[in-house]
Amino acid sequence: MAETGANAAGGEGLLFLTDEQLRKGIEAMFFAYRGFTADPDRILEGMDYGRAHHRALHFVHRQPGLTVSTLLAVLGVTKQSLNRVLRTLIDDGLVESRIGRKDKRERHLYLTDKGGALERELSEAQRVRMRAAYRAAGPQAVAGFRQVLEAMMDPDLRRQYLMLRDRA
Amino acid sequence: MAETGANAAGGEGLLFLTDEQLRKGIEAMFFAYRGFTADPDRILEGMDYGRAHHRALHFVHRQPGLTVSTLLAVLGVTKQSLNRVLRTLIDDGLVESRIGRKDKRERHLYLTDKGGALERELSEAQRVRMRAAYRAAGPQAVAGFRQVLEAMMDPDLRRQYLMLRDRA
DNA sequence: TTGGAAAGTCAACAAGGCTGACATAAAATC
DNA sequence: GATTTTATGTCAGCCTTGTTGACTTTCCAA
Repeated sequence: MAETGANAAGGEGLLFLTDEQLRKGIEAMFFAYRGFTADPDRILEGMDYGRAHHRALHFVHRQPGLTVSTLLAVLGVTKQSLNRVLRTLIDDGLVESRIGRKDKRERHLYLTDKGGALERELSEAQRVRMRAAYRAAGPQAVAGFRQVLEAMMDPDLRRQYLMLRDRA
Repeated sequence: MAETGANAAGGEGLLFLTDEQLRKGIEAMFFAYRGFTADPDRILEGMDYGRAHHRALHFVHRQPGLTVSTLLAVLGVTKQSLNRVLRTLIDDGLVESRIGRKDKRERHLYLTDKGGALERELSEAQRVRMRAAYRAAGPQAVAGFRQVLEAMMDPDLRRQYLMLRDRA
């Protein structure tokens, strides 16, 4: 294990931020994200679905009954882009779309049993990797991991994330 | 700040890995990666370049003179896909492609002054965000951040990453 | 000298972004 | 109550960037 730089600077609480240190973080994000998505991608290839479907399933699972516009905001894509993905999920019977009772313009989204099954398969694959990484790095590292990631988010996205994070 | 779970389990060194904890990590990765790419993307939109061009510039900068096939392996895309990107960068005078002296089949890639300038602009935007996140999270967190990310990579990618990480 | 690796090209296609135009429901305004 | 405005969702088409497959050229090395 090479020196981490952050600690090498010696100052507890004082961050020695060379461009080198930052660059390592940037490259770590790049390579790690590929690993992060690799397992679900592997499962989905062959099915007619992709990463976009996975994301939709994930957040519908997380927040059953959410409206399309809420999902839109969370995913940060256009409604047209989401629609294509959602369309296939609904047509294939993975997601159910119910018209709102109060406001009939809204569509509330739910996973069907079939949709729930796929979501579980995908997220379990992702959790296996995440669990292994957490175990390898240890609890202290895990806390730091999340802190840095949260600090890296755009403010709007962080709001979204925190709302979900501390729900229920 | 909500409990982190890792520590909440109490066991120093014993990780209490609920699916909840893992899910938070997964969502943090998702939202953080959007922030991570947001600034360079913003700079690139309007130019005729995209994220793929940024990645190519980054690694050519990191390892001047690398061959196309090395870049291919690092980026993890097909040569046809890379070629399109590289083509425009070369044609626009951002990247120089020199035929290998020993092995004339190889093309060694270098940034031109112009290419270096764009690379600097992009990476500086990314560093600004990373620097802010590091500062906000603190040195302990930074070390943990990198540890978890490294543990999350596919073994092949981790090799690539470590070679770059500890270079020069 | 011949086999195979490296590089590049062309063509076709897929996923998943995007914008623009439009339909409909609900809400707001006249 | 009728009409305009806004919110929401859909359809059509384009762009980037990934993919495969087929093929050529160059040139190292057995």
